[in-house]
Formats: sequence, structure tokens, C-alpha cells
Amino acid sequence: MSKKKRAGLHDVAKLAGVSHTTVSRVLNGQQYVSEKTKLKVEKAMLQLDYRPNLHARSLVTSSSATVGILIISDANLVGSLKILSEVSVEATKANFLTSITTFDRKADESLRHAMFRLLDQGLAGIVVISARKEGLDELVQLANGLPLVFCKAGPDNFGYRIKLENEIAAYRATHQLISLGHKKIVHFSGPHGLIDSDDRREGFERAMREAHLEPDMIYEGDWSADSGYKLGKDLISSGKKFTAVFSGNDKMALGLIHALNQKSLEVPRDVSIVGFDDLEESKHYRPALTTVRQDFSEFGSRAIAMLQSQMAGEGKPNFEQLNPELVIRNSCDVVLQK
Amino acid sequence: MSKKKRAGLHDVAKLAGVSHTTVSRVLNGQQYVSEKTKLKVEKAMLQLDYRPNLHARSLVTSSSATVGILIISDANLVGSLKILSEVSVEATKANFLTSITTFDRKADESLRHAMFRLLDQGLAGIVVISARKEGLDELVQLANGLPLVFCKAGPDNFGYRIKLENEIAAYRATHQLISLGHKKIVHFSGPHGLIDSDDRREGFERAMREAHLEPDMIYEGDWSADSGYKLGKDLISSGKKFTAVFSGNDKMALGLIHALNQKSLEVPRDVSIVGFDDLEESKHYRPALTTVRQDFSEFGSRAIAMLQSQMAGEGKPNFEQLNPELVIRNSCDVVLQK
DNA sequence: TGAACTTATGTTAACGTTCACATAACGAAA
DNA sequence: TTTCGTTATGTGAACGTTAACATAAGTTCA
Repeated sequence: MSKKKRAGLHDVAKLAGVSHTTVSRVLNGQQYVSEKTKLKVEKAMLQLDYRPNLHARSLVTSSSATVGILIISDANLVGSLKILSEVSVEATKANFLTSITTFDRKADESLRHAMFRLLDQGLAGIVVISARKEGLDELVQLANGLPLVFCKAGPDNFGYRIKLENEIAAYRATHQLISLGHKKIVHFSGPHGLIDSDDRREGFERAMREAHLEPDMIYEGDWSADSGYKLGKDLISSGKKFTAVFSGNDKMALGLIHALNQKSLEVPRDVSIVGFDDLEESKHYRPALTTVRQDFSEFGSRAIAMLQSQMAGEGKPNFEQLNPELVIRNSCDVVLQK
Repeated sequence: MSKKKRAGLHDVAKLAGVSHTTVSRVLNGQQYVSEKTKLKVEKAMLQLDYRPNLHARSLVTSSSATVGILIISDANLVGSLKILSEVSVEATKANFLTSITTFDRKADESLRHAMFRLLDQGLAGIVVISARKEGLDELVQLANGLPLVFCKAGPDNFGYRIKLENEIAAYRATHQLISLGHKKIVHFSGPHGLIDSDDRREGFERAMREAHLEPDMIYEGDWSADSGYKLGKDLISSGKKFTAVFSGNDKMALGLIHALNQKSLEVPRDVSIVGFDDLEESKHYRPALTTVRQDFSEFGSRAIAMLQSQMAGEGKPNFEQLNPELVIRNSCDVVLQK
């Protein structure tokens, strides 16, 4: 319960018998400090348990070594949180602090306002994590040159963005089904407007068209297993013929399997299914799910690297895509005559 | 690309024809400002697009309206991230900013060091999210009176803590199995030392003992479906007799079901299972899982409320527990003679 | 009428840094 | 020796706020 005030540069300086500027120089590892005084100062710092006052530093330099993260929340919050965590860890490694703020599109607050929360802190850069691109242009303007990186969705004309190659992955997943002989293929998509949903749907459509199949059976869910279940029931009761489903994510695929099973339809005997995400547990579904593995692990390091390259003024906008991989398991089979 | 410097209090003051102190008073909504000048000042602020410099403010008040969140990462990162998100949202509602830092017990960094990252920022309070209690006492000391709240694990003698009633929930889950006539009940626990694992194991043991059953079949996993699968295979090949399993979480239960199915054992016909968590998808497992629902939704608001009560100096340490609920579905059945 | 509050505003000094600039000490080159 | 460059250190002014204190103007009341 020491009521003593924290030691400042001046206190250290006095103890070490030097000027506060010299202490500052030692603190920032600048040149032109003799080894001898450096040692003296460091000893004094230790002795006084000195810790620099970041606010004072930021005030004078008008920027703190902090990266801000703006999470625009949507259906798939967990995914965004994983990216958040990644970014935060990498930021720490690069000696940045992390400040976050969440924006909920349903809340009665403007995105502008949320962005100001970050901007007011005088940050070194901002990472925006969003699944929709609406309103994101405004952020670029507001940032006004401050280093900025978008994860997942981002404005079309803005260079610094990181996303998965959803379209290609979905193309491959669909193609897998087609190459097994399926022709009546259904797609369960995520909510309209989410970049993941849209990209995957487009990949599906492209694969179908290339095979001269009509991509006309598309059902929209909300990523939840519940919605997959509901969509499955709808699909079955619609009486439409289909032999395979490409689900926009694994959880909806699980719900679908449930719905199928309730009508005594088995996977892959009656219906083949490909999912998307490769959740840790997807291999334990019944049957084990063929799916697309997403690798979030590089989001963080790439985001920070992009931020740093902007800080260094290196320019070079680079649009990075991360490459998912198809994992073949038991939920698909060659098509039977029906 | 306006190269103009941001307007400060002085600029606003000059434009409004008052002193910067008056502007400061308007800014902070203090009394003793006439309506007339208040309007003048507000107009000037708007005109100059004034935004206060938080660093300058923090420097003089030596505290920023920011809550820090320290996440101590472990096996169940997703759970911690959900709490993080909750806390952050509630903090924003209460007009706090949020600064986070992650600490990985496996990294070659000390917990001390991670805590200093937050402490150095001169925060208004800190929320610690940890699944293990090791090393947490030190944090209380380091905080040195700064408002502090622990989510999940916390030092035994520290008042401000929020956790689920894991022990009671596990007791009920186990009791459910016992009341269906099961006697040979296995428990799949999470990693030793995690507060969730330990509490659930204790609840299991208490229920067993009260029913005069020996809680001697306890297997330790790591929360993953993979580990549940592996444990399931081990259990089966051990040849031990059992009719029910209380799994420490739903994912391990899923892995277990997988392992059981591979040996042509069906749930609940051959083995009854109760899980823990009630994941959104657990009702779509095959069979739908009887499990314990965890409600994280109050973690955030309670944590912030606790922080605020400490800031206000209200004292009153209160140890809050959140109450989970048993959800009965199809994975349990009365015991058959075996 | 003026003493004593209350309300409204201004003056000035912190807060703990960094940074531009001035200066001191010390060799090396002339 | 003088002069000059390099290295080492100190001085003092910012940075943009808040807060203690001083002062001015109004209002109440004896």
C-alpha cells in the first residue's frame, strides 16, 4: 500500500545524477550515451521501479504504439473473435498494445461513432474485422491516412485487405461433388451480404455453370445448425430432387444431416454433403464431414505486417488471400441412380 | 488530405471568444457555465471538428477511462473470447474504452510482464479472464488497489470474482444419470488444474459419493472432440463395465459417441451420455445431447458493474456465481440390465 | 448601502515525456 | 598550439489537457 507517487524521469535523473534528457535517451536506446552513464541510469531505474508514463509520451509524440481493432459484429462472431485474438497476439509480439471496440450494426450507434472511439486514442494503426462491406468506405476516409487493414470484407478499391479464397474453395468443394457424378446439387448459403456467404455462393455457381448445371437450388441460412436443420426440412418437404448439398459451413451441414436422418435418409447413401470450415469436431460427425479447411492462423501476422509496411511508408498495396484446402472424409459418395 | 493540425482547446476558445478553461468546463459538463457561452462553445467545437486529446487528459488526471482485459489463454480459448467480447461491449456501454492483452502460459514471458503492459496504460480497472488460478495472487498485488475483477478462476481470498456454478451443475448432471438407475458412471474431465474441469469433477464425485457409488472412473481429456474420441476408444478397449458417461463438455461427448459408434455401441441404447455447455449444435448431434446450458451473457455486465462499484469505493466484495441449467434431450435412457 | 454569498469566467501551473538546440569534453588533424 | 569534428550531456520549450486559485459580476439580505 505504498502511497508514494510513481517515479518519473526527473526522479531517476536526480538519483543517477544526470539530466532527465539523458534518462530519456537511455530509455529509448538512443545513441550518444556513454556506457558508464547508461549503467548508472539503468540501475537508478531499477531501484526506483521506474515505468514510463505512456500518456505523457503519446502526448508529445502524438501517437501511441497501439493498434486498434474494430470488430463489426455479425452472425459469425466466433470467427471474428478468433481473428481478433490472432491480431492481438501478433501485435504484442511486435511491441504494440491493443485497443478494441465492437460495433453492432443493430445497435443505435453509427459506425462513424465507433471508429471515433478508436481514432481519439491516437493509435498507430487500425485493423477492421468485418463480414460485410457496407459502410467500410467511410472508415478509410475517417482514418485519413492512418494505417488501416481490413480483414475479411473491405472496400473494393482499398489495397490493404486480407481474406480467404472463399470463392475458389467453394468452387473446388462443388467440383468435388460434380466429379462424383452429382447433378442435382443444392447449396445452403450463409446470410446474404456477408462476404463469406457471397463468395462461397459465387464459387458454387461458377462450378455448376462450368459443368452446364443450373445453380438454382440455393437456400439461405444464418450459419447456425438450427438453420441448417430447418433448411433441410424445407428442402425435403419441397419434394425437389437432389443428391448432394454443398453447405456454406459445417454447422449447417450438421443440422442438415439431422433433418435427413429424421426422414430416414442417410449420408452419404442417399445424399452427399460437403461442408466448409473444418471445425475441430467435424471429423466426428456421423458421417465424418468432407469439408474445406480454413486457416485463420496467418490473419494476425499478415495484418500486423501490412500495418507496419504502411507505417514505414512502403506503400505497395497488396491484396492478400489465404488459401483454404479441401479435406476429404466420408460424407460424399458417387451418385447412385435415382 | 487536410494537413491542418487537429484543433485543441485553445483554438476552440479563441473562436468562441472565451478562455480554454471555459471550454474545458463545457467539455466536461461542469456547472458554472452560462447557457449562452455553453452554446457558443459548442458551436465552435462543431465548427472546428474538435475532438479532445485523450492522452493529454490522461496525463493530467493520471487515469484513462479505459478498462483493461487480461486474457490468460488456455485450451478453451473460444470461451474466454466470448467473455472478452461481452466485457468489451458492456464497457463501451458504460463509456469505457477497452484495451486487451493476451498471456500465453506456454510463452517465455512472465505473467507479471503481461500485467505491466496493462498497468502502464493507467487504466480505470482490469478484468482478468483465466481458467487456472495459478499465479493470480500476484496480479492482485501488482494492481495495488486498482479495481480488479476475475472471471472464471481467481485467487481464493479475493472478493471480486465471477464464475459459473460448475460444481452444482455437474452434480445435477451426474444425479440425472444416477436417478435413471446408472451405477457404473464414467467421467471425462477437462485438463487438470482448469477451474472448470476441477469444479465439474468435484460435482461428479460428490453426486457419486452421495449415491454410495465409487467415482473411480475418471478420464482426463483436453476438451477437444479428438480427445473425447481417444478417451472413448481407451475406455472401450479397457474392458471396463460402464453404462453411462458424464462428459465435461459437449465436444468430448461428440468424440465419445463417434468412438462408441465405431464399435457398434449406440447411444442411449448401450450407453447414456450427459454433456456440458449446450453448444448451439448439440441438439443436432445423433442423438441430441442431454447437457448443461452455460449462460455467459451476464459475465460482461456483472464484471463492469463490479469494477464500477470498486471505483466508487463501495467495497462490498461479492462473489457472484452464474447458474447453469440442465437440458434434457435424447442421449440418456434408463439403465438396462447388463 | 454594502457585506456576504453564489455564479461565471480567466490565469497560471502542473502532468511526464520528447525534441530542438546549446554546450562541454575529447581526440585527431593541421 | 589551434581548429574542427565527433561524442556526450544539459537546458528549456513544447504537447493539450485539468485543476487550484484569483477575480469579476450578480443577487440576497440586513
